[in-house]
Amino acid sequence: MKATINDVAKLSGVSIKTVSRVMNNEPSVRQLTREKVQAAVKELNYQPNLAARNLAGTKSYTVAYIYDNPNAYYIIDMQEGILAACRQQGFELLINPCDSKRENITEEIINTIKHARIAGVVLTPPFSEQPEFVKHITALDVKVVRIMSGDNAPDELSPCVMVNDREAAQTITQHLIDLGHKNIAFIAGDAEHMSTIERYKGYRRALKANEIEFKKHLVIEGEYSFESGVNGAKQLMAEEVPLGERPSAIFSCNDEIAAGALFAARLMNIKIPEQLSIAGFENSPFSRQTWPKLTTADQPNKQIAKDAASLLISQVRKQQNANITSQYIPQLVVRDSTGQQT
Amino acid sequence: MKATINDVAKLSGVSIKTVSRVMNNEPSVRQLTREKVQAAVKELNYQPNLAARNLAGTKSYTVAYIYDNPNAYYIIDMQEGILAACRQQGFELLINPCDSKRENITEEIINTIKHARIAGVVLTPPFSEQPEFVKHITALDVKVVRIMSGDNAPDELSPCVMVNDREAAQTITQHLIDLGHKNIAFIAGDAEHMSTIERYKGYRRALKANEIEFKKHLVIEGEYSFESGVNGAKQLMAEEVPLGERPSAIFSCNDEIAAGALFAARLMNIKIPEQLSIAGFENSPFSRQTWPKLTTADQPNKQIAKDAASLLISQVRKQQNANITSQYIPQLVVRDSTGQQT
DNA sequence: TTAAAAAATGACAGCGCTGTCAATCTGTAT
DNA sequence: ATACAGATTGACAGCGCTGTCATTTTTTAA
Repeated sequence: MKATINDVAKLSGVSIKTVSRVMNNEPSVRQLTREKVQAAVKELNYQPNLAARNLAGTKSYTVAYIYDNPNAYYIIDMQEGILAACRQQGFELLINPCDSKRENITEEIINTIKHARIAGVVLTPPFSEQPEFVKHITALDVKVVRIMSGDNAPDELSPCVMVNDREAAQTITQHLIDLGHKNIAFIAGDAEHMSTIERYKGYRRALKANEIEFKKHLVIEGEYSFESGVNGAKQLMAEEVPLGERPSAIFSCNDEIAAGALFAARLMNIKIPEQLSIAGFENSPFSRQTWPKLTTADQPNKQIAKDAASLLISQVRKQQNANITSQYIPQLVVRDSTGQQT
Repeated sequence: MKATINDVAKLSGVSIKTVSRVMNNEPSVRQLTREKVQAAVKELNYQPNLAARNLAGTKSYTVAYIYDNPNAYYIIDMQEGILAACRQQGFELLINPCDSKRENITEEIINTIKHARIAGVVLTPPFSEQPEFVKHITALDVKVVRIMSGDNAPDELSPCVMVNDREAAQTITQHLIDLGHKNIAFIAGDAEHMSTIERYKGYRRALKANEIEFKKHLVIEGEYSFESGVNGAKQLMAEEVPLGERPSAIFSCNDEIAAGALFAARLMNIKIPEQLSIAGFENSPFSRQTWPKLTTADQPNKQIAKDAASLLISQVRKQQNANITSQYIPQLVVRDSTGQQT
């Protein structure tokens, strides 16, 4: 059956306490001893019993992923990335879905954390974007790592994994510009999301860098939905709009919006990409399922999540608060929905 | 801080063992004693420590959700349903995403189960549809509950929660028939999924019940994807097809296919629902985001999952193997993509 | 009423690990 | 060599609970 710390101790000829030290990477174990123990661990395929660890120690080996569900694809990827890191490091994952807009949600979450002896928490938007919330959590002597949009951590509350949407958005816009487009529209996602703000910044910067005049009527306020894309594109390409004022390209804040825009274009008999280029953002599964397939920006969510969780676990382990910030830049994926300005 | 079993024992004036008995719903505790203890539990807001339970007892309080990821929306709902049941019953949830097609996947899963001391497993398609796999798991002295498509458990391997896709599909088809349609096409999902088979059966039954001739050319083999819907609809409505042979309604095996069909119809300048009715299945988030909104069938996935997990936990608790089977019938949701035959 | 059976309860060990602190072993400076 | 600081190691208790089995209480039957 499953090997215990006792088996390892016997096999390697040391006390269980020393095995424990090796398993926890504690210092003051002689190199030779360490190696003996590690050999025994390998031979017996020993893995410490989580329940016993949690029960005996003052440390916790559980991290939590607290999320609200804006987007199933995103959550699943995040979760799997976090899980991968946890497995690797012998941690447990508690997942805690919840509605960020519910009344006493902060209190509820605090209770959960207290009760489950959580060592650390991974936060994604919208939670990661609420400093007040983050403060409440860090006050609990629980480590936090946030994943959020931006190029630099907005504060010192916790280490962050930043997703540089701005730069990616700039790259996408540049891609459209390189194709000869000058009238480039922007359909925004929910205004309160950082990602929307950052992507918008990138769009503006690209225009500026290329000395293309910014036209306010080409920016449509929207939300992250198919419908928003439909409406946005309709408004932009409406017959009432003089030809010269219509965009030849649309940068949509995410793929769902882009799919909507694509759909609207079909309704209006506009050929993609010949008459109108459309770019999305996120590289979600259906960006490959639209027709034509969407040009978009890919963020390696699983990897981002895995990194965030690894970072969290190392914070937990070392009991330190290094203010590490890592950054990912989503990469341009050119597919069939964007083409040369004609 | 957190109350322990000792606090409860003191407050209620009994031994910790008796408190333990009450917490585990064991018999042979006098009613009066039980009530005293329960009162103390409530007063102290006591919840047993999972780690200690797992460590001390021979029983396990962990259930696993093993899934392959066909569809993020589905998985998220399932997971949350299972989680809800676990919380309610003081169980822990281990989530285990994996690729059902990988080489030694069964062995890997068996290892995980052994190592994590899993008490029970919830299985969804595709795992729930592989009897060989299920046998391997049940052989481990681990309870299993399967969620799958059909009206009756296909075998005695485990309790099942059945989703009667057949009946729901029949209802949808009947809805189309009631609207006056006679030429009703069917775009299938992946042929190896039970759900496809069952939905197809429902389609056939509805035709039969209404004495409508079955026309083979109206059935398109496909897969669960947007693209499949696009191609299916294109094939059905192609100009080469004589007008009389074209369908006036399409029943798509899921919403994604339906969205594709909708899209193709747009391409071909076919008005929905005036010239063509399209129905989906699943009531996924984007069935409300298409235009027009999709008529579809709703399956309460969270509820299904919660029931399955509750069932599993009761099996684990009672150490029994009752062959309970419960059944859900997805409900018709009429929206704007289906209309009167004209 | 009393003995025997059955039901209810409790004492205690121990699950596998970590924290504490004492014991042993190094190496270094006398 | 000798003593001593510092590095290694181990003995042991105990985390919060459950399983076993002994003990006490209640019920039943004679």
